[in-house]
Amino acid sequence: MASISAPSPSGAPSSHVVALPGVVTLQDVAERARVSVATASRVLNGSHRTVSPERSELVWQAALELGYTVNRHAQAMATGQSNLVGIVVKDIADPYFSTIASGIIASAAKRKLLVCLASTSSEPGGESEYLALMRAQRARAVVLVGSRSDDEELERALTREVGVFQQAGGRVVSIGQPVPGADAVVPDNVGGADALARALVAQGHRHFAVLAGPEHTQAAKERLHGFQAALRSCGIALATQDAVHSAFTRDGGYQAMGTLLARRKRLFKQQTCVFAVTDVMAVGALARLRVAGASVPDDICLAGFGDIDTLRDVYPPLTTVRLPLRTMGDIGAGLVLDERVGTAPRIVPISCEIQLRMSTELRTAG
Amino acid sequence: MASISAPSPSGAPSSHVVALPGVVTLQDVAERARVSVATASRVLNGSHRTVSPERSELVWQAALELGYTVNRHAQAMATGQSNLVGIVVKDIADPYFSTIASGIIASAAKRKLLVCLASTSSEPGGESEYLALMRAQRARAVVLVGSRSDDEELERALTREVGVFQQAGGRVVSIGQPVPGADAVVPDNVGGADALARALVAQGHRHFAVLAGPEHTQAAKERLHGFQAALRSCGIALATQDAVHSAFTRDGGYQAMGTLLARRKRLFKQQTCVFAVTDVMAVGALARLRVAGASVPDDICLAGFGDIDTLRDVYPPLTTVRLPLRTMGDIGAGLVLDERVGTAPRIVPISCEIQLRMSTELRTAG
DNA sequence: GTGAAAGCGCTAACAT
DNA sequence: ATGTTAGCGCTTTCAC
Repeated sequence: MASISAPSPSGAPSSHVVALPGVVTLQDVAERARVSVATASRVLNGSHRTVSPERSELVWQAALELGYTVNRHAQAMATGQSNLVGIVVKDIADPYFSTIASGIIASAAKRKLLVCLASTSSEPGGESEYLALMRAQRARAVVLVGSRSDDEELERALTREVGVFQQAGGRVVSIGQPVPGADAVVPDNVGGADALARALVAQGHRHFAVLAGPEHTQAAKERLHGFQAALRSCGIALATQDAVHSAFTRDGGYQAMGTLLARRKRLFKQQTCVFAVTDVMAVGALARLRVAGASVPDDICLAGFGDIDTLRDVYPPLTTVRLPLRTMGDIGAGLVLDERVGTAPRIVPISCEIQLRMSTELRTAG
Repeated sequence: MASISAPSPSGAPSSHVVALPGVVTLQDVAERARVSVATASRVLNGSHRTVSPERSELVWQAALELGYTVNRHAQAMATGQSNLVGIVVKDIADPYFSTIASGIIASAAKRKLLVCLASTSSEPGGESEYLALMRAQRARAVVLVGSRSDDEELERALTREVGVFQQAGGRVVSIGQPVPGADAVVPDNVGGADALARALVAQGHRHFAVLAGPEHTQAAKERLHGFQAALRSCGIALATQDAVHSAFTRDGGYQAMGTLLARRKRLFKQQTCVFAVTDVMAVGALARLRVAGASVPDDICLAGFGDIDTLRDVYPPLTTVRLPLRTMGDIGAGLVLDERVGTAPRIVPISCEIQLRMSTELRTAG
């Protein structure tokens, strides 16, 4: 076993930067092994070994004894490349994002890369800011997770920042909503919502309402519009007052459901089917309905979007649109971490799968 | 507005490292502003400005026009310090960890630090490995989240690795289970489980079982023992067969509950109260009970530990031991990111709060 | 107030 | 196969 011994303080390098006692450099190792730094570098960190077994052994020995650890910053400087990859999510505590993140992180770990994570609290322009940070870190790639607001100014700024990042040699992928010029993993929000609507109509549902999420967020808009369009093509209209906007959160769902209940007292007897554009919101809505004394699905039906694992055990089980969240993270990471073949941005569409469960079962007496 | 213009390719530095077109260095800025790099550095990144306003303005102008971004690696090399902080969790997709992580991340963001996150998949020795990685990155600090296995060899290795990291100038804090020599944020697992047991007994419960989590994980052991000891002091014994071990996951809870049901058919009529040492496990148990056709709380009662936000809407609402997860992350980050006063490791105990909810309500006919 | 210059620790020509 | 050496981009002493 290696015994870690700090280098003697007397041997401190003569520099304005005070070298911490205990930080061993390649130089130290080379000296101890009586070889050049180049050789030491080749043995310890170099890819192609063209070093004799004996010397190699000597170097390893010295490194172990001294407790050497490479300085990644020095390495990054010398090679012009780092082993960092960035992830930006809206809120890491939201299971939707943490599931996607887990896919990305696993993917990066497999490639021995270090992951930097930012949680923007949905702060607009957060991704641009982080992109700049990661550019300063010379990150290999960054993954932008989540749909953004439709503010044109912000979008322009982001597109530009992405361009600058790429210009500097980095790669960018977005998961959820494409950014011009970058790779993307894009769930079929419109198609999923469309299919959900048709499935519900096929089950016999005729009365609908939507907890539509933030008014200016792309994904929310797509899901609402897909749902609405499908209903329309089935001859069912969705009144404006039947789509309530709110935050993409549990509390957002709770509040929006409250608004809906207040607006439409007749929700109950019609056994209206409420589509929450997010599972997390659906759970909030469920809580609100419980407070109102409404039974799901007997009084009101409820569907979500995402099929989030952590929420798979709520009761009643939620009808929803399944998204392979972890896989999406995986794919996104692969897009920017694997050797690049072409040059044009690649878009990977993700299709959805309808999961009909108890939360939308119609009363047989319906 | 600044227009980002790439430096002319002809001006490429003569080095073996091919400078990407589009990466602007401090040198470039200095030249454009007709000042020395020293001055440019002082203006752009230096702390004490001792630069005349005119020159300062010139430098900013040049930096903006060129689209300059500092190279953090170079900065780290020159100063011997980086702006990185590491976090290690078992599984970022687990809401327990993602909630704690969100606290840490917010805390770090407030201090303009970059967060690197690793998810070890509960792989033993994962924290040691990551600590070494972060040492190579010259990270300021790392936060170790989650309780570990009781493997002595692994613990020794971790303790040593923590020492080496600190020796190199880094700071370490653990959240969940202390590491010798490092700061720690430690929830009162024993006290929480004890209080829970007493509260349940006070409610009238007499028959208990425990979904005890992984046999060799510290937190699981503490919760089991705290619960068991409290029961004992109330004159209630917990048979060995009434504590079932399993993974700390939803599926672990599901399986363990299945085992318990198979072992003890009489669970139902006694209205046994089952304590799952984790909320996530409790939810798995809930699912298993539903499959078995058992009603909670009418047939069997159920309690968890953690009071995880994402699970606050399961039905019936879970009796549990509340832990201020996000705050714990906050505190942990503060411990290692704020200016240090003393030198001895600081332990911050976190007390728990019992939340009695519907899942443990006794039949009135009890 | 400003600039010249010496590194930080490492890698990669290039020479031997 | 091994060593010598010139940087990577930045900060900071030290002299002016």
